[in-house]
Amino acid sequence: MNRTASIKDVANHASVAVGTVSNVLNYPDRVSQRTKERVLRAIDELGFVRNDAARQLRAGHSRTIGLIVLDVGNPFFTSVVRAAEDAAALQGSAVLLGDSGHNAGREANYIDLFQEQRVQGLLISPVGDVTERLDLLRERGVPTVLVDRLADEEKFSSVSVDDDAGGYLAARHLLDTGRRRLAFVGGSTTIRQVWDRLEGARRAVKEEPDATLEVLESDGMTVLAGRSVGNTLVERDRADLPDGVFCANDLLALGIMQSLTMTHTFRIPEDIALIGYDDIDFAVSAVVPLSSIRQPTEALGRTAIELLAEEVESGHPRHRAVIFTPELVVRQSTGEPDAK
Amino acid sequence: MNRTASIKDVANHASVAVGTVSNVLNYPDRVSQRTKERVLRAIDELGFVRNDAARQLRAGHSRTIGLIVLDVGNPFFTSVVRAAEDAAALQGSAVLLGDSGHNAGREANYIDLFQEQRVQGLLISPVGDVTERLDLLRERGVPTVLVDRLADEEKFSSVSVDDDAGGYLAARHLLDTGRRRLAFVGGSTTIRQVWDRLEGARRAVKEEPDATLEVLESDGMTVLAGRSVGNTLVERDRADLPDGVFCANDLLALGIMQSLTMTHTFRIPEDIALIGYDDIDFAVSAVVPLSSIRQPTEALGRTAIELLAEEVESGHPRHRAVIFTPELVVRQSTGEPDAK
DNA sequence: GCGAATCTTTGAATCGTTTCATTGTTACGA
DNA sequence: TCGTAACAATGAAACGATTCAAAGATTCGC
Repeated sequence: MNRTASIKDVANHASVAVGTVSNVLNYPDRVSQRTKERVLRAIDELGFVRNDAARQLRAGHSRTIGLIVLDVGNPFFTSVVRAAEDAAALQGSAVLLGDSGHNAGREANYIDLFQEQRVQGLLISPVGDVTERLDLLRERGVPTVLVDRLADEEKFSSVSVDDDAGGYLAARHLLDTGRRRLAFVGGSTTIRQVWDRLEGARRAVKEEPDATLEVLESDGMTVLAGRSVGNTLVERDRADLPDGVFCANDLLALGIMQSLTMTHTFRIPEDIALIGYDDIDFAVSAVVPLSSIRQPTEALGRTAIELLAEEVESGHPRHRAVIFTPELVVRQSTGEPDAK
Repeated sequence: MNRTASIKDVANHASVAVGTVSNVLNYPDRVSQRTKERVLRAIDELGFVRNDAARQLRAGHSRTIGLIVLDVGNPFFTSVVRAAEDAAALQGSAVLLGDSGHNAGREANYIDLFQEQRVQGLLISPVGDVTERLDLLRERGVPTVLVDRLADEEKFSSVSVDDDAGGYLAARHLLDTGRRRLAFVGGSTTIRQVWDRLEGARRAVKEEPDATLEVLESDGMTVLAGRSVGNTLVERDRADLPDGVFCANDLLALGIMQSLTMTHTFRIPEDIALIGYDDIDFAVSAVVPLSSIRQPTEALGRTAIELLAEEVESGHPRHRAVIFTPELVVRQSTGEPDAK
């Protein structure tokens, strides 16, 4: 055997017309029991597998959805991807996954590839601004949903998470557990997410007249950056020390935790409460389990698929922007300070 | 505009034959400058995008390669995927990624899907044993390369990493830096990888007449499992303590490090040297930067694509099993013990 | 036993590309 | 000026599935 069998081969082998084979595959009820069995046997004997390209050509569209993320290695996206795949599977579609790696060139390649594949639609968490290429897509009628990025509802549907609300949630939690001298640690506040989280925190702090918020810029958002911030804290006078620290992500928080626990100068959470953002796997297994803000990644992925389906089915591009609120996860690192 | 333009529309718009448009796309040299410009303008004006389904139907095969991994969230696979994508892009193919999540059902779905897509070939890190379905694939002539799993060369090509060598490397390093009472920490040794790493370690220890190797089973391979192993170590008499601990993965090692640094009873690396496996991102930013064994994931992904290309091009299924040797990464957690 | 209604099966047309034998055009040397 | 070689452009056929109008078979009531 050299070539893979076609529907025609199956038809010959079972002595029926090609239309009948197609019916067995797509509308089994239209076919009599006898012929159905004969055809199925032929399919089995020849090892026939449908050629999706031919199907798709006839149908005019594919059964796949394109998904382009900034970084598959990032647990946030990994989780979104998984949820999207599951949701797509439920409606009989498959997901083609592309990883742009924050690189506009790779992103463009995937967009082109997916267009050639005639995907039903595209989910994308775009590199930088919404580009010309994306606008082109829209004009060409490829339904597109932006992921983790709020979009002009005139142009795109989108799913995103309210970072301001997340920042509020974190700061409010520190305040609610009695802390008053808060600090925010983040990389450059020119990153929109960081800025929004800080704004949310500021909003919460304003609600308490006796509370203050200090901003500590870090050099990046890594564990090591966190550690060096932590080291400057350790040097301070106790009176000058914040009693609640909110980090723009968990890595920073873990770094700070390292320097505090290494030196044994201050205790977590008694002297300093610590809360991060993202709730990565490591948060729960830190030396002191880390409180964090969890983003509803599964809901993001699932909803993105649903919004896409809406657009595909309606045909009329009525866009929606769905914004999710993140969730507070309390662990030991922000335990009650009076539980000393 | 409702329908996307076809090559025929372009031909009309540019007043040429469809064959000419095709030539512009595929063999630009065969077309005169004048017509080429006219056609390209038409393509631009109509927003024409090739229909890959039709191409593929005509060509008989696609330009995509299927890749099924056990877990996209696992940094090991993430890295393999990235390398495979890059290598595939170099030869003009795209990678369709599937995540089986260690689930045989999902794996089967992806195998079927990819067959319908007529992928050029399949890279797969299979769930459990090499299944019937995989054998079927082979019989149907779909070139297949197993990833991270040694295969019978009669049947499949494969790329894998020599875990025995990795275990040897780790133990040898501990011995070379003067440790003599080694311990191996791993989850169930029924996992092949764990068993091989242990065997490699045993081989190294046998080379030193005065060295011993103790095996500590952990309940899983997580940070928390490591911490509970660490806690039992802390309880021991100093005389009874291993002076070099080799963990079957980095998570275990980080857990042990946590319990040792929390109690401050023993110092790393002076009292106990610690080495992990996988060299995850967190290894470098641990409280004491963790020595580890790094697996050549990029090489795995790249080579898998190359082996596949070999099979596709030759047509003759001559299989090869490529085995990589992992690499020792020395950090502070195994620093010289005499550097006290 | 007959006609109508229902159920099965048929096969040509179609989707959009690539291929390739054929036809048309141009350039050049004799 | 003519013949030929090199170059350009043409358009029908093919890929493999689905669709659908039409033909053929079966069932049923009377």
